Amino acid sequence: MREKSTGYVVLGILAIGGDLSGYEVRQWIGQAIGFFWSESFGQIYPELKRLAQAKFIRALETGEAARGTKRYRITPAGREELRRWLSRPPRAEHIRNELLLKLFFGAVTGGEIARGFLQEAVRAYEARSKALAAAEALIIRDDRTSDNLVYALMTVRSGQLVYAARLEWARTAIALIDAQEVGGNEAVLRDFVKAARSKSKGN
Amino acid sequence: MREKSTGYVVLGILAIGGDLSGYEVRQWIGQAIGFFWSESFGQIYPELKRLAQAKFIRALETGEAARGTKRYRITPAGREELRRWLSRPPRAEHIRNELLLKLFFGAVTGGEIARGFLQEAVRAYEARSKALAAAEALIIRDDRTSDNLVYALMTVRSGQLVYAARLEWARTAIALIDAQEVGGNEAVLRDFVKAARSKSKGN
DNA sequence: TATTCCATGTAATTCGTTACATGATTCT
DNA sequence: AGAATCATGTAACGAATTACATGGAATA
Repeated sequence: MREKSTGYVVLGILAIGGDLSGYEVRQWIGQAIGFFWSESFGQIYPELKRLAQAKFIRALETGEAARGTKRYRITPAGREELRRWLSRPPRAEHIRNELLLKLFFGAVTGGEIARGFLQEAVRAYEARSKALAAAEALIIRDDRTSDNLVYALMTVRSGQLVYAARLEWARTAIALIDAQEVGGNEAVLRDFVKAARSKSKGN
Repeated sequence: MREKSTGYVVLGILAIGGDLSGYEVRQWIGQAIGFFWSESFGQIYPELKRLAQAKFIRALETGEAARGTKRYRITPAGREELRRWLSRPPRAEHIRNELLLKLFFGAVTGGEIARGFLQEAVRAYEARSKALAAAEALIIRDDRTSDNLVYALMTVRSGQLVYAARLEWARTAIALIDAQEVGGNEAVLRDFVKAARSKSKGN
């Protein structure tokens, strides 16, 4: 949380997305990297102002643009600044998964609640997987000749693999709760080991 | 980011971990849920004070404790408050993965840098996987008869599956960069589709 | 004796969301 | 005419990290 990444994200989007307004930057973030990054308007607009002041981006003439739209373009200095930041190793993510947290304390509330959370998670993960498949198709269609192709593909692939894993996990977790209610801890341990074995055989 | 979760985490740890000091709460968090949750001292200590004031926990006599250690115990009211929070659906995590972000803009810096990040990620994921296997062994050894067994097992399993997926992904991502440098975008697309096919066949 | 680990706490700062405020344009 | 979407911005608040400050106990 130390160094503010928002500015660099904006810079990066302008570097690969061309001339964009704050609103469009936000849309880009949601569509292209939304499954692993989010930004709110409350930060994008002040950041655009700051970046313009630092000469890392410059506002284009509003002549062509419709409505009040203000578009920005990255400057060579901005590109250099972006490159510097991108070259530094990424900081470890500070993960905070509230679903896992509430499940971890599941014994306090019981299997009913936990099962409900997991079923909802299954739905969310399925939707996410579908969205990622669609995103992949768009990349393959639109970025065939782009320098960015490899990187766009590898990031969606990351999401696909992770969400597939989560989906599989959520289903086995529901089964584990069922097992516990029917056969107690012994059944849980039996099922747990069995699932692990079939997993490693499948690979 | 709306409702403060720190207090509930502390409450939860005290509910399943017994009487603990702030320092010990932090240790518990690191060991038991560290792979999906983190808290800093700067928040735990003020939170303990606040929870004690609200009568959700109470400080034990320091007589038995060594050094300046101050231990706390959850009260029935605290347990009720915890249960209420746990029953509410978990909020969607606001994900921010700096590795994926920097990889996504990889074309700006080139394959050298991206490969380095991925190799480092492979190391980190391998270490994480090892740690999770050890954590699982401890749970099976120590929580055999605990109400919490199912929930402790399913959360580590989540970590194991996700990190296994990330590990596999990081390796194929490195291969994808290699493919691009040798055979350009056509090679990338070929490899990408091939990897996806062998994946779905394996399952 | 020096270093590491245990242990508690406060203050400053940054970060980020949410809510608020405003208005144009397009679609139904 | 009304709703939805496009579009920009500010202000207030809350949350979380980091740095700072302090000191006892154990170990090498």
